[in-house]
Amino acid sequence: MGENHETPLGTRPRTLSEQVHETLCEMLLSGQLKPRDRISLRDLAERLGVSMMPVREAVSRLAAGGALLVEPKRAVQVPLMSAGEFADLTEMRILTEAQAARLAAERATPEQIDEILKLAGRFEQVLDSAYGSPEAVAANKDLHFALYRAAGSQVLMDVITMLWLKAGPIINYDIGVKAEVPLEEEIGRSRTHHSREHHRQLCEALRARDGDAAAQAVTEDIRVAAELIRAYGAEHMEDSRRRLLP
Amino acid sequence: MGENHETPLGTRPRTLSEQVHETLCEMLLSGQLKPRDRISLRDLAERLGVSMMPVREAVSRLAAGGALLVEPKRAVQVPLMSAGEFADLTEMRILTEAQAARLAAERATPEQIDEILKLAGRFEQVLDSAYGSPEAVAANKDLHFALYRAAGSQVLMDVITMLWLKAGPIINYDIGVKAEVPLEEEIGRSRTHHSREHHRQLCEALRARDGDAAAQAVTEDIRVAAELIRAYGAEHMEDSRRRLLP
DNA sequence: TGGTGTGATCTGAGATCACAGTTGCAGAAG
DNA sequence: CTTCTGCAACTGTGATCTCAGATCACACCA
Repeated sequence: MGENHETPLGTRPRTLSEQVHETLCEMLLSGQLKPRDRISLRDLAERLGVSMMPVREAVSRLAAGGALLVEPKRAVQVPLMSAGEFADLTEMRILTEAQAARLAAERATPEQIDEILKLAGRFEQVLDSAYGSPEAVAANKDLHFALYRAAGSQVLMDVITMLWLKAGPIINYDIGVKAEVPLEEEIGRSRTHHSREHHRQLCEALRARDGDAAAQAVTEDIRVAAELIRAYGAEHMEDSRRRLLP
Repeated sequence: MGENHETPLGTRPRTLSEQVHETLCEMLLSGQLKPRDRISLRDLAERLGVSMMPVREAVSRLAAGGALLVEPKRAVQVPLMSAGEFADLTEMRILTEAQAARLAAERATPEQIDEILKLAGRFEQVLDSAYGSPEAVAANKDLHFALYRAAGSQVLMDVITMLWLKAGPIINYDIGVKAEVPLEEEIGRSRTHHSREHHRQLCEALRARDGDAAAQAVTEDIRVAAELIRAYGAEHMEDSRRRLLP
């Protein structure tokens, strides 16, 4: 008789492959991996203390979802994205995440809504203390995923997770880099401002059980963030040959 | 045995893993694999004339998308689906495929629309001659995917493909089985009738460049088919322990 | 100085093997 | 005839090895 654990980002997986997969997901979602970053299966295997095999399986799973790009006989890398692809991805995120927000507003239990409101509060605190930090990225992620989980649709969650894995390296890298560049503080502030505003609208919508308003809040949150990235983060896309890493 | 066979779907893959992946996708989409079917990595490897390794990678990719279920130390199998999960999946298909239809109606080139109309015509022909046959299943698939491809969104295509891989074993198996059961002819006819009706609406919408109408047609097509499956195919879901295979 | 080739080194792909759980069936006990 | 038990075949997991293609640095020639 085994104790069956679910393994959606948080519990520990039973096989090495799943452990490596979780690790890689975390690295993608938190911005530790940037577009154009190359990963050697051997290096990663050695660093994690396993053989190449579990790494290969985890990587092939991520490559299946487009989160990693593996070309035969070449190092696997975090894929670049053209501006068009990014716009495409953003529209897909809006379609799915807005729907998740709508369902969450209509179906979530009071406990789930409380949890989301709590996470929204924590996110605001982290924004005050350290915008652009890994903590802020994590807080934002936790808030959004708590919301989507409350929608009660596993398929929707899976799709949204896949989309985040593709978008993670771009949005998080931009957040992190921009936050360190004085000239771009304005962007950070406008982003912060919009983010606060949309999250506040979201919380209100959840309290009022207003699905349309929740969907609208999430849509705006995604759209504004994507627009700022598109405007100021274009160098991470297209065929830019600039080397971004040491 | 050991010869390379032609690629069934789309472009030809370069690695053995991709070939195996294509093969498995084809089997899932065409109903050659049914819920509860078990696959042995060794058997499949030998049947395809490759070693276990490419099969493992292909299977893990499909398992990542939920199209296959692999439990440690146990044979990988085509997952069952509860009625709730099927409803969940259906709603997700409606969300994404209706959006794809809308975009296709608005963006498709005249050549793409011609191709879709042509495929719709071929589907009707096949329906007349052999409802429920593998040819009908393939024709239906070709029509839908030509439509979704015309939407011009790769991410959307990827997600829809993932959903079809999960739904394929259920809808195609039901179609195939029901078509052979005299008592259920009525269902086949009503399904055929609805399918024709929705496809006709779709073609009209495409000609008129009416995105809303196209989305509506696809929505109804999916919803009616799912409802028929739900009503008469419930034995393939839940915790039914009935053995469905020889 | 600029282009080129060449070899050492790195890459993933794939085959094969060892291993530990799982499954299923045959045979014994009731 | 039914139920339990135990063993043998089968399962995916993971490690290790070989191989061919890709990459990069450096030296050589024009």
